Amino acid sequence: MARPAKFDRDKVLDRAMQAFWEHGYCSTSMADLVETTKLKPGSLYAAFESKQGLFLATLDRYGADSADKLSQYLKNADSPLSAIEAYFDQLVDIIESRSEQNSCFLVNTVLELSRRDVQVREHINKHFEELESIFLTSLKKAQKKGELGSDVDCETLAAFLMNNIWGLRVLAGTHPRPGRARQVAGLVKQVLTK
Amino acid sequence: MARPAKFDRDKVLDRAMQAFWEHGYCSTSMADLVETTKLKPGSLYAAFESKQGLFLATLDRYGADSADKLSQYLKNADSPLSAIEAYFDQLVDIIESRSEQNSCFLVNTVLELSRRDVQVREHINKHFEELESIFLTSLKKAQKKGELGSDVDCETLAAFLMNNIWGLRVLAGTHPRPGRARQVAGLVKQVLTK
DNA sequence: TTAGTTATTGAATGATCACTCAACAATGTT
DNA sequence: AACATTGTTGAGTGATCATTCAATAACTAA
Repeated sequence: MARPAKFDRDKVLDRAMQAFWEHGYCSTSMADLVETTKLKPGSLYAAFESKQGLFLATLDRYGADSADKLSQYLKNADSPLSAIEAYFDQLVDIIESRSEQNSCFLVNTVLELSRRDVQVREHINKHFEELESIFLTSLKKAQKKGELGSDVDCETLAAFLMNNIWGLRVLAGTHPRPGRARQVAGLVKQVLTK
Repeated sequence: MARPAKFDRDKVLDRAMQAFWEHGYCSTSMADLVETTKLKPGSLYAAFESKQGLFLATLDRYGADSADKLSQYLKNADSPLSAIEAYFDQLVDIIESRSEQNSCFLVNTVLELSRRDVQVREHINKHFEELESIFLTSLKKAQKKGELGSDVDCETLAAFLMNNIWGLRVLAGTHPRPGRARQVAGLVKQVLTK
């Protein structure tokens, strides 16, 4: 055997994720990452291969976390539809709170890198598909319970929900006037339940 | 008087815009810009002050172009509502064509820089507000003509349209399966005309 | 022609970039 | 205690970054 690693991999990933999330891939330097993770360059490279490798690892961590949170929101809800509404409500709360961290790491990354980097795109798309399939499951459940008409196309509706979440994440980046995110989400919920 | 500038400012702006649009702000180096604009560093700095100054100039050019195009689409339409539908149709065509340039320079920039840079944010928001107000004018016209119920809140509807355009631009970055953009836009149009 | 003004040129600047590596430290095995 | 293996350290690498500037060129006004 050999010397065991001293650092906590999850804690390092969290700190690196925070940095990438806040500043983006290009604007986060290895020097920044060395500072926030408290690991020296050598250890960072030994553990994650490259800046890109570390980045992909943080992307996957964020994606898994997001899917977990969404699942928690939607599973075992008596009314699948109002659970989805509740999810949008808390998303709106985050955006309206104007906190520093109201963006989505995945959406940010799509537009910074996915358009040009195949590897990043594959990781991102996997996570988006997972989130969408969680919505889809709830929508189908809602349809079975009669909350949704049998004429409704759940796949299209799930894609529509994702589209508006993405839109709201872009909106957050514009620092919109108070109430606007709620206004938009209200109309989305109306489409869902009308 | 003195020596007149030899280069065509608009052509230089167009080429720089192309570079920033395709690669983003951070990933476009001054060396790249020197190559694409055919201007030497000194001339570039004399004309635009800094990389950031050149960037803001290209942003404004793109924003003005976008507003012009949208205006052309919507003005003098017999049916304001179907003109908006037609605008979404051509947006879908661009995205489904999978061309290299199916992203929106403004949306890309919101997520790369607007969250952190006040100056960029102000420029972007100005252009978004202009686009939204063009939609709003058409929606109000539609309401006057009876295409839209008098109970509809045009402001909310305009914000909703912007939200879904942003969503579609994010979608484009994921390289979605054929037909998906049209599917989402179809539901948006349904909301508009239901 | 000459003087005054501004545009163009491109090599050079110091800073920062992602990344490497040789020396050393800490562990389990024998 | 000696060895093999792997983690840690941090100064150092060449490349590239945005930016500058002194020299030169091209124009107008007088």
